[in-house]
Amino acid sequence: MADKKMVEAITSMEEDFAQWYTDVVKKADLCDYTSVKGCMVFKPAGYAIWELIQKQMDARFKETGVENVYLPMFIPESLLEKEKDHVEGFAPEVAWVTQGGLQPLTEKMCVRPTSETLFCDFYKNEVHSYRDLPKVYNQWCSVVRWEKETRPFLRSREFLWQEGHTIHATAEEAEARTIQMLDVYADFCEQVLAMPVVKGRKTDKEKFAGAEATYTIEALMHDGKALQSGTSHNFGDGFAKAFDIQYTDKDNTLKYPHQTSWGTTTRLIGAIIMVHGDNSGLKLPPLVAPTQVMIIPIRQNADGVLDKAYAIRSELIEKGFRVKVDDSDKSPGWKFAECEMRGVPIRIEIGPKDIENGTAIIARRDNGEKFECAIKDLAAKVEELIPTIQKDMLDAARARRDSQTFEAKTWEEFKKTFDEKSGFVKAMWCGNRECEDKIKEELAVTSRCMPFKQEHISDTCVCCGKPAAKMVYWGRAY
RNA sequence: CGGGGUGUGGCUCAGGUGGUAGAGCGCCACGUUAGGGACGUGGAGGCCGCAAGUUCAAGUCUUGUCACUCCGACCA
Repeated sequence: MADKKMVEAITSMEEDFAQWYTDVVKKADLCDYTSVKGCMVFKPAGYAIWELIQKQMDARFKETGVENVYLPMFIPESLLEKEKDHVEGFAPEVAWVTQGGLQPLTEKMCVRPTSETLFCDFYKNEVHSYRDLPKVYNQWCSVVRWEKETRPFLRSREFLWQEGHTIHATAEEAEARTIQMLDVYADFCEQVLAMPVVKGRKTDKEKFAGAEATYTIEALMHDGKALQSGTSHNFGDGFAKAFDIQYTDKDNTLKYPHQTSWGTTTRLIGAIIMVHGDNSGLKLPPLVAPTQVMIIPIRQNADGVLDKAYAIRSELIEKGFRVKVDDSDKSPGWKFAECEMRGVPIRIEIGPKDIENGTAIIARRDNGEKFECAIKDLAAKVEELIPTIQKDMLDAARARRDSQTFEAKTWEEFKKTFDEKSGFVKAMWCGNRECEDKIKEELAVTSRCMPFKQEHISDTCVCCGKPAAKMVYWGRAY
């Protein structure tokens, strides 16, 4: 009976992964649709996850010397058009403002799809001497891209993100910063989101509009599809030249500075859902769980039960955990299910019998384990469990990712793997765009990245058979 | 932007051949319950996505439009 109701609530991921995702988003109460297509309400449960991501990522940024700024949301058309590749990449998906109040504007402005051009316009006035460099800025904001197809967290027309924009005296320094921020992202994903990622470089076909090099972290979702989870770009001096940004160096000559940008978005929430979730709902890594421990009183009207629950809550909050007591008048079974759908890492059940025995029940969301614990030891147990769960979730996600990562030496093997399986396929590539195009056309597969950790799978390109240049992670992507 | 599907109380849906709207769940009140989505009684809630058209009459037929959703293309 209970099982039947659960099945009705959340479609199983084996049956229909897309529907499962939508069901989890709804049942975990993360967001809601609005009257504007592709724009969503972040409900408290969803926004709180974003706040935890922001807080912890921002702290990591600042350890590397990043300073936060805020630039306008409007970009005049003339500014957007200054860098040719950039405008070509973004023009098809920008939203335009053509009227101010009752008057038409003399120049239309787009709502930022990304802020490279605004930062360039700003740096032009800010940077004159080698003494002004580097600038290592970041902003937390939202951007707008008029997507045709939208999905909660994965692709919306307005989304929240952070965009770092830095400017340096030398190419070496810019490249070092580009890689440094990619490392920050990868480390954040693994340590905070318990999500393993592959670090690597994008092929020219997949790189950012206007970039010299794009680096990416690629994660694998439960259904074997890849999700680009963060990118870091090295622009070289291309933007500086387009925007005429120059500085006087120590040797008293004018030089073009080198720039980078790097971003992660609320898509990370989608990644958390699809990396960790199961058929009971969301599974949150403790470090980004708005509620880490939910205490569920059993027979809460019985003498002393609620008081005990509140006392445990106080003790755990004192220790620094995010804790709630579900003292609503729902039945315990309902509260258990609700707790699971919302992904709360630890559940504590306490009722009259427990209180009599001086114990409580602890249930782990990540692996379903349920065991008894003395009430006096609860705080210590939770303190031990939070990092354990965090680590176990990363291990489990890594094991699953590895089990969905394959190798292919020949075209037949490559095609067969994608026909029969879903995941990353490591295969060699000659470096030619034609092979990349052919692979995409015939298998609907794209190059995810050329990983930093190169392996030698074979001597020849998996597509054309010519000598191989790089090992590439291939996959179907979100 | 191309192809498919769906729009009827908050949610899931029922409403042959046109005749003025229903159920379950949820919600509210009261009571009984309580260790894996409890139960009883009573109650509130709908210009049937929107706009034209056909008709004495449209949830139902026609056209358009918008939204959601799935599959592609594009993208974080």
